[in-house]
Amino acid sequence: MTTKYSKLEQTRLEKMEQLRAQGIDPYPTRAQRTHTNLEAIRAFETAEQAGEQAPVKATLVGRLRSMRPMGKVTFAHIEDGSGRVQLFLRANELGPEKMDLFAHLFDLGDFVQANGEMFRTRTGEVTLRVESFEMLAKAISPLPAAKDQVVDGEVVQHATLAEPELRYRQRYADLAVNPEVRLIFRRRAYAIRALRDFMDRHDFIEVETPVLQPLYGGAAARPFITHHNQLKQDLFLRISFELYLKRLIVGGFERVYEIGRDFRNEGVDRTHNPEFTMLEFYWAYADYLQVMDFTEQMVAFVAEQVLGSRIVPFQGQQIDFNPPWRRVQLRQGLIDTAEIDIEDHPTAESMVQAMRAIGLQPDPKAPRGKLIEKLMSEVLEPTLIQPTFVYDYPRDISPLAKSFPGDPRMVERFEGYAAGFELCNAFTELNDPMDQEARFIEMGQDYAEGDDDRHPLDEDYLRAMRYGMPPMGGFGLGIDRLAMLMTDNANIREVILFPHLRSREE
RNA sequence: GGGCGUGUAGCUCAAUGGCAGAGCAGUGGCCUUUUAAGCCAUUGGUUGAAGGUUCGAGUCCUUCCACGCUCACCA
Repeated sequence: MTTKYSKLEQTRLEKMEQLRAQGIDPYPTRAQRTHTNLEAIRAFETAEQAGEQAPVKATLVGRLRSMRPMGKVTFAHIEDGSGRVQLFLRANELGPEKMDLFAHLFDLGDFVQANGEMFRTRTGEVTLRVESFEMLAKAISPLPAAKDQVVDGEVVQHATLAEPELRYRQRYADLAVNPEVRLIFRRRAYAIRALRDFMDRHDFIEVETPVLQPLYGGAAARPFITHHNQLKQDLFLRISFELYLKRLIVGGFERVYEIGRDFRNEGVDRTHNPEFTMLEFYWAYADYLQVMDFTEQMVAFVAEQVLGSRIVPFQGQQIDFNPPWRRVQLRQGLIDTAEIDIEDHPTAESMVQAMRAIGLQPDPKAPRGKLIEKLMSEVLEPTLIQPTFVYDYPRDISPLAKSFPGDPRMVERFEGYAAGFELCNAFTELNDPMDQEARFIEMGQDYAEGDDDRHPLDEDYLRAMRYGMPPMGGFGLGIDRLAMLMTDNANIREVILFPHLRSREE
């Protein structure tokens, strides 16, 4: 493919040739730097406050983000990872040739290096008085931002890259011109670090289990299928970590967790990306109530680490993650919001009628558990703005969760909600191999031929369980959704660096 | 998959079916403390793609592509 250059790009290519003609390498191999931009400004301010006479000398680097040539004087801003600093170039120091070079062959977006002394301009901005400068990397394509300025240390953009498609497809450009996007991903990183911290402090060991699996399981989702050529074997990308992590508890680890990627071959919308990041943990000798307490502490800790507060602003609301969270039994929650008592509707037929009576359009062929789930997501879920645990679920939608002592129709399970969407899912884990085998078989019947959510029976998992699996609590949390909460974004794509988009012919 | 909407210069956006424009960016020039610098001049378009209606289409119609919102789907 031959690259088609725009007029603007052709101009820059010509400038690059002129640089070469002057013996200037537009892409030198090495850079020098004595301070980050922020460090240089701090160093100057410290010296200034101490009344030191010796000048603060600095060699700084960064991308050219603004230029104001004024004849014999030029002001510019460069930006590095720490922020921006203003450059001041004057013919007195540099001579007319260098001034000309900078004004005509350097462009916005170029990476440059500049050396000089720090000083304060008449308007009070700490600035580098440039004694020499170098090209570090010529930018051929102009960044998609027309102009911006710094006011009181804040970058004000007068025309910014806004088109979502371009922002996601060219995330590098989005990050380069939109500092608030960089902040989103810093916060995401802090959140993940806080989660690791929290797990490590509670003596959990971080492990890694297979992404490529001969069988998939642990969640109800369609998998991606791939193939190993040399082994002539079809493999699945994992849809959860659950079955492998619980094998590790059989092996004698008491507390394990994994942070990694799951892949689900399903619809894409503002809370679903085909690949997404999960935290799962398994905790021997604990139950779902202990996990509930632990979850509140964990999320509160993350909010505090990321935002310095347990009260999180989200889409105009204040979400208060201070423990304890509200706790609502699923049955009671549905009585309160839908005025349907699921105990009154022991069959799928009865559930369908009850749901129709309140104006829903349930799938008449769905099993009872799926209907209850549908009812919940339609009626209860949208009301769960403040953090809430919904607990005690019907057994038939929770094939890996342990039944209630004395009530085999219900299981010890909870889901955590906030801002109207599901954040996490946990249960007391089923550890009875005979019951588990029965559930797998049951599930195979419920999800009859043609149902994409039907799952293969994992014999090896049952074998592991037959060696003896201690009682335990298990937990899964969608880290992308947590990142949405921590960054006040209603769309999952805003918190994934390279979200999946349909491919496009260029 | 359905519905609604969007797609025009590098970016942000205008344009009743009647000459495709503005601001910024770019280019040339003036300007020795500016910060959306200012002033003068100036370049820049396959209007997402392909068809159609019309004397004439950015605008109306059809199909397609991509994106957004929404519904459906989504233990």
